[in-house]
Amino acid sequence: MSHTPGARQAQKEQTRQALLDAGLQLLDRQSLSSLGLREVTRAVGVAPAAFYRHFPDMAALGVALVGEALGSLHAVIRDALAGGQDAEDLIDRTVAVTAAYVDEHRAHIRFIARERYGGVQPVRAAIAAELGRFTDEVAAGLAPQPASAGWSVADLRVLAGLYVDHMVLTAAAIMEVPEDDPAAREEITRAARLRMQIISLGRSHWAERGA
Amino acid sequence: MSHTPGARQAQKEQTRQALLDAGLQLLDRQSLSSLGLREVTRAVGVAPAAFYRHFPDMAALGVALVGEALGSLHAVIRDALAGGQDAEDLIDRTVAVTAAYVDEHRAHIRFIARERYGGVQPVRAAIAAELGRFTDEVAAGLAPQPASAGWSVADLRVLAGLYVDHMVLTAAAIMEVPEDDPAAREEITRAARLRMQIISLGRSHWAERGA
DNA sequence: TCATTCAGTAAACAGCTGTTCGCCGAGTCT
DNA sequence: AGACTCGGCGAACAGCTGTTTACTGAATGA
Repeated sequence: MSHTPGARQAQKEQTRQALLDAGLQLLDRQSLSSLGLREVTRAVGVAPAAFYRHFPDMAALGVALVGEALGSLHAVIRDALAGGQDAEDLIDRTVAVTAAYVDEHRAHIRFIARERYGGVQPVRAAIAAELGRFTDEVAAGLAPQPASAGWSVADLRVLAGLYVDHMVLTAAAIMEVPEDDPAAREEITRAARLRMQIISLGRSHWAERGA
Repeated sequence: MSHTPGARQAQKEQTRQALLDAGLQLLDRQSLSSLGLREVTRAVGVAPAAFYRHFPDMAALGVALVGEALGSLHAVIRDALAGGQDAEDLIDRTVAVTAAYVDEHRAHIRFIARERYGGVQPVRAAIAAELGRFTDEVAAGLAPQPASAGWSVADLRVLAGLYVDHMVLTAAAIMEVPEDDPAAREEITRAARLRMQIISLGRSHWAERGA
């Protein structure tokens, strides 16, 4: 096999991952455009020049982090959409899943929220592309539902985008709440559920909208 | 008068404004956390040390920019809310006003979108505070409308937050579209109007929501 | 008119940055 | 066993960074 790991590639992959981990950790308190190459290699305990064996740029490391952060999310979305038919339950579950995801991937979520409109163009583009893919997925999941009768394909994609943006906003809001303040956190999730209810209500009355 | 400008204070204010302008321009392609003090003073044509006569920090300059960017928005919001009663017209007008505002204050809007979840804590806090104030204003504007019957004060604030977040999202989306692509821009504003319609529809059917 | 205030200066500080270079030595392939 | 690949190293490069210092000179106020 040509792509059997081998001790060689395994070591390389390990260093690469260490660079990603250190970068993500350092991005807790700053944006990607101010993250230094030496800063990252120093945190890993490796020579500055070693960085170039893995990434040509800081931007490239950022793009790799986007993949890490949003790659594992597709399964989550599928689960959220597939579940029971009751709209109220579905909303509760979606918000709960989002909250749990933030807890497990706090640093990644912060990175996405921070760099979505951040100063590094390739990273912004990578995030936009990934979120666009999510929107397509959500739209595809919405289409077969009975509540989608009377919706054009284009309009359904707009609705899906509304859901996706709302999910990102909710994740960012949960992330910003201090961990030791469960009351504030409950307030955030309550608002998130309410927002989803408003949107879903608008969706279900779409057919009867007037002038 | 002790606070009459005087040639002295006028000159100082002028330099301060030049620092803000240069900073904002440089932030077109990077985030605040990577903006250098010398970079800004160089662009203005002033000695590095002069910076400290106006701001203790880059963070302080950032906070001042938040005020600049969002201070002039209150009047716009008031206008948008006050207008005609017809829901459809109100939506069209709101989106149009938002688009126009982006054109006039492109750099400021980019700054807000970029730093809302950016790496500089005091700036994030300033933006959150200002947006919170907007939310209160919108909630207060919504309350007296007939469509707000059956809404609790707390829920109205959540709805207002939804509108505000949606406005910021729309502004950011318009800002990202290239200026020489009116078709893409029309697509964005169409989606923005559609989103507002969904939300408004949900709002007006709030009373009859079920389990 | 004379003393005071203070925005802006020039220079120096130590310390950091990204990038290139040739070299080493362990893992790999034949 | 021998040739080769290639991830990581250490050193050097020019150039940049924020911050402090003592200063100048014009606007100010008595």
